[in-house]
Amino acid sequence: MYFSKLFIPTLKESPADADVISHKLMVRAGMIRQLASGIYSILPLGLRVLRKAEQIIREEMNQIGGQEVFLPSIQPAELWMESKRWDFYGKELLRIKDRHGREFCYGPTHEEVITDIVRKEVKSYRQLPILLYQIQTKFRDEVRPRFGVMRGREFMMKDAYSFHVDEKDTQHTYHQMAKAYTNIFERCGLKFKQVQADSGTIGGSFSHEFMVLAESGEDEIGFCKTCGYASNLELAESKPPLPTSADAAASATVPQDMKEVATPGKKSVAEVAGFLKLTARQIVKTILLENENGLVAGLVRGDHEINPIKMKNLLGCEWLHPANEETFSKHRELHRGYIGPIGLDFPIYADREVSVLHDFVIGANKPSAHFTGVQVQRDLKIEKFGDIKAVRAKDPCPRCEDGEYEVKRGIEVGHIFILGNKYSSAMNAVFLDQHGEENAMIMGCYGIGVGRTVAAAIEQSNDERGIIWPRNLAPFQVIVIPVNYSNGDLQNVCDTIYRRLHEAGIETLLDDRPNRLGVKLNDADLIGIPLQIIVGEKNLSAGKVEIKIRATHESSLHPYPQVIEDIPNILRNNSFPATP
RNA sequence: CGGGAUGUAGCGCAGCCUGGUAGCGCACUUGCUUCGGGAGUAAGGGGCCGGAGGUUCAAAUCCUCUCAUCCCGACCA
Repeated sequence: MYFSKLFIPTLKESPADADVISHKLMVRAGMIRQLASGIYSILPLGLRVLRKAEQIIREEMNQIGGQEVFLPSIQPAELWMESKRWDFYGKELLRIKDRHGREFCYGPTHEEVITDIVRKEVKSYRQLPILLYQIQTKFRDEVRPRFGVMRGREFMMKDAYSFHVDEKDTQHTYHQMAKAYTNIFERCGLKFKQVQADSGTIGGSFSHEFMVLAESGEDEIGFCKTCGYASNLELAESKPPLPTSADAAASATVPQDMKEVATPGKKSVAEVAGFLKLTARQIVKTILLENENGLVAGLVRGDHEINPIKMKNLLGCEWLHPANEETFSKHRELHRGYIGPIGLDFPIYADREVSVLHDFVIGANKPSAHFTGVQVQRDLKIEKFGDIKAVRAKDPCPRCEDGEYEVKRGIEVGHIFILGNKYSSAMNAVFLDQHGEENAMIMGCYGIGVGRTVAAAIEQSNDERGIIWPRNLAPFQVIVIPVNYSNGDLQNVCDTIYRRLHEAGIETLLDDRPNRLGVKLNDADLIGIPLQIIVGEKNLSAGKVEIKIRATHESSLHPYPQVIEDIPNILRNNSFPATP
């Protein structure tokens, strides 16, 4: 392509409303423009990259037997009522009415639509399993869109759905899918981790996320370098407690009696600990939460934090969130800073770490007072102990002897789930098995944020001059830059290089614009083309052209026209990921 | 939805406090010079100061209301 014919509106300055690097660079490189909050137009250069990612995804999906479909973006409310998500999905679901007043939504995901298709057409175990996927834009009316296309409201997503006769067969596809995802993100040149994940509102039993490691990531992942265990931090397991020597010493002595002590104005753990001359781990915090059944309390050691998601999973409830101001004003008997597990009329759950403590401090459920010398078995009534504390860096690994957690930030680019029969049961997607019995299909679903993957690649690979594309995502492999295209000799040479590379199947851009060299070089760096061929009079008079590697800034002189033959090799040796 | 901020030319911003003919840089147009890392010079074009209402002789500037966008927190690919 000739640069002058392409619509690539590059910018010198970053737009004021972008603050992550990928967003800034995508705008500056002329890949995207914002239309409304969280809604972006994709310009030609951006689309080329997006298509690269899509194509990689397509190939890997087809490889494991996926079949591509194209599904409606506008979906009738009835379908969502069947799955019960019309009410459950909340405001994130963009609801619209047609001229007859019938209710629809703009699809945020397509479980309902795909299940509807399959239930109508698939009746026998002989037709299973089936794996369908789509690559389309979806819409989620995010509370707060941010970070450009990383968290837009309208976004390009690959979603695959599989239907099976049983859980075992679903797992088989699940594992194939995990492998396909690994291939995809490797081909995109990304540094990523596959981690254990929560299944969130999609529902289901078993789930992993694919996280691209990046400082700007919205998620935290915990992983163990020793054994390889990795999990989203919101779900990360902690190691069961081992009594420390201090705990052992305490249990060897006579347990203290429980005593009420005055702690005027001391509300936080740090204040209470300081006041009573104790350490934070000798205090037990009582955290108030609410779920669909009302209030619950969670107990964790004073130097720990509670993890509401792990607690929600322990309780098996629909939802759970920390009590808010409203709750406190409704329950006048609860005193912030002095809440304790004694005398509450709702269930109390405690972290496992609490079970090995002795002689600890709790709130006394009245202002300015705490109990000391508390013993778990003697004094407290605990519904259930479980792993509900939040994991932190340096915590011991739950899966191996002496590994410890390392914590890094990540961008969630892929998420795979085993859904079980949640949708098939609700929507009556059933089949007849060998014995003529009717069963609900078992489903899996597997998503990749395509735009987010592209943004993640930029987050991971850029410098002060602009984007550095991994070869497989690069919109062009090579850019030919004449120092002065209006010079007839240079023009000839550039046209020849361009034509021959093009014929060799190498995507090449020729910057034929009448700009000064500096402008062209800066744009080439900004849009991140892996290889720059700079053609100028001085070098050409010695029979050479300059080749510059975008990623490393290395530049070298090569004999013309031999260089044309050498380009494929140079590309191979200087791009990442290494191509076979 | 709570907290914070910003809307002035295509982009980035100043002007607002202390009302008085709307400015700067980049980009754009034309001429001359320049031409290997975002050129110099001269001349130009382009704005109902987000919108509505109010105060005032007079509003980008003060007041009220609205809309939009961004940032920080609770949700998600």
